[in-house]
Amino acid sequence: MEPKGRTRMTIGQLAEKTATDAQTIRYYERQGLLLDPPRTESNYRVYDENSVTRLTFIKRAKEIGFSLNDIKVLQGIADGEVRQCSEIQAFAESRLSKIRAHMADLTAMERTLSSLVNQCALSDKIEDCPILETLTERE
Amino acid sequence: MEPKGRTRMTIGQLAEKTATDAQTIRYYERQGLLLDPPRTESNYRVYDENSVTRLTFIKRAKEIGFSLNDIKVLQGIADGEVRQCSEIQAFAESRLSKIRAHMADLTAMERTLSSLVNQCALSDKIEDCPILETLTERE
DNA sequence: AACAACCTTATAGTAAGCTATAAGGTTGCA
DNA sequence: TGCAACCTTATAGCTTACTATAAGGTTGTT
Repeated sequence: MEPKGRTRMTIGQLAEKTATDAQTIRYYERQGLLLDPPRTESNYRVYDENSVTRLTFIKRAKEIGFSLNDIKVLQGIADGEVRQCSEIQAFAESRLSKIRAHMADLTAMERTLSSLVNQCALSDKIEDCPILETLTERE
Repeated sequence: MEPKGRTRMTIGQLAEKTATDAQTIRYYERQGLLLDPPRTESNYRVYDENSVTRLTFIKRAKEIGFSLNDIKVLQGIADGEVRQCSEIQAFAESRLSKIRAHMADLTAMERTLSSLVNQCALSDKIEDCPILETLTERE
């Protein structure tokens, strides 16, 4: 841990440091993902290293496939609203099953579409197009 | 092919027949995915079997992973703006590569998240949670 | 003092694909 | 004739995660 309250940054510096747009940081604040930071006399937001950690947490969680809403829950857990690691595990598992369901959908699409594309090579006449045929045919 | 102009349906009947909401049918019309149908004297839309075919085309294409915008392009092709099946093939291939890219993203997420979830079993203390650790650790 | 480059807020727009609501006209049947 | 169940339009709202714009205040440098 860096010494607390040592670094002081404007929103632009935090944005730079975390490769996030300043607008996005304000947006996360409005959404309750980032605490309202202290302000200078002229009402500028002041951030420190903890803010960098927070924001990095958000970016990592997004990469892993959590939505902003999921991340709020994760933060609640990290901040001690919940005591058991198993609760996070369960939460991550539910997100995992959503990801897997989404993958299954895409796999089915991929299969159908790639097989259609492969059938295309046979003829270049539009009347024989297997893709249009599939889309139009009666069940 | 059914005899043309034989069947006459209201929007509700078309909706029923294609398992689509009537609102959605009007929405597709506004988006240019369905032609403006003829109207009765009292301004009710009148549909026929061609409309069923059109709408079924849209639903199938959606299932295969085309967006509504993609579908407009497909329809342009089907309606004769383009003559070569290879053009549809190329279009389908570009959609296919988007689907595959999306799948690759999800696969990476799935891998990370499932490995984290598997590490969870070791301890139930929140301080040891591998998920929170991963999200918070410095690079 | 001038000026760019920052910061502030509020508000609205984007993408995609609907879904809901209001306020009214029409049809079909008892 | 009454009434439900349809139909019509226009308008606004939903979801997610921003992004843009306007209109203004502050900071730092020359």
